[in-house]
Amino acid sequence: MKYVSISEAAAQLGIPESTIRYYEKKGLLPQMERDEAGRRIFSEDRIAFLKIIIYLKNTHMPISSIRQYVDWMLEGDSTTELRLRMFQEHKQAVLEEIALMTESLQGIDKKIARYTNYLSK
Amino acid sequence: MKYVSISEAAAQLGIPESTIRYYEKKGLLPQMERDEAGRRIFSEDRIAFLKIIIYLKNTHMPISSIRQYVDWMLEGDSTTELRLRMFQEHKQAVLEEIALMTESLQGIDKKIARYTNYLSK
DNA sequence: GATTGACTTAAACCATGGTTTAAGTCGTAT
DNA sequence: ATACGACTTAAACCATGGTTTAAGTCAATC
Repeated sequence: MKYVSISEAAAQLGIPESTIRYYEKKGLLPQMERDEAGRRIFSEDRIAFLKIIIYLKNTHMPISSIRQYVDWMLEGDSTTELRLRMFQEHKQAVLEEIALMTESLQGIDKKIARYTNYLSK
Repeated sequence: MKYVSISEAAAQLGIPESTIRYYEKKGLLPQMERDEAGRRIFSEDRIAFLKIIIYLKNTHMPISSIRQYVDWMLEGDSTTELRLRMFQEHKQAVLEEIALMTESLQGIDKKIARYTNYLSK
């Protein structure tokens, strides 16, 4: 297995190292592996998992909910249904948020049209 | 002109009164009119303006930027171009945010598919 | 004339999501 | 052997966007 350092992981993911440490402290990265010197080492699986966390973060899932998801993962297959339901509900919430943003953007577009019209006179 | 109280305005807009007061304190509602007893009174124009603020908020414009917009409004027509540019740039940012959310949702959808598949076996 | 409900204020408080700091350890290159 | 860069920690700090509290005023109702 190939492992990378926290600086390498942070660079690959495009986030600061401090954020990765913060996520670990919050319980989003359980059972982190360390080298002999106590440094965090990241397997490809870990990186892939961090990407999922970043997807959830990008779609505004609160850390506390991501934590719930991680805790369910640790419990094993018995929680698969709970995790599925969580993701389905989250997806629904995201679609609604996008819809709200899109609607609000239409109100803003009217303003843009008004200003554009004013300036073209 | 018809005026409504803060409680009525809050009800119409679907936000708490405390938020309206907070916005005023932050400079988003300049020159608020008051009745003889010192209570805020909201004209229809004010309500319409608050709706714009809510659109901007829904699309994650920071309060400091909304404040900039309000300050430009107070300066009059000489700032129309600045306001237009601000809104155009904001629109671009919102479209990018929606795109990021949509992409991230695809990563989440893969998880949903995996879980669904697992559970159907 | 006392109570009620709606309003006022300034200031304290809160949650969220990190970021920064200070003090120290380790492995490698000079 | 020492200096360097990368790493470690816990704790303090920060910004954002409100919400809540405490103390008080006012107009209309009982």
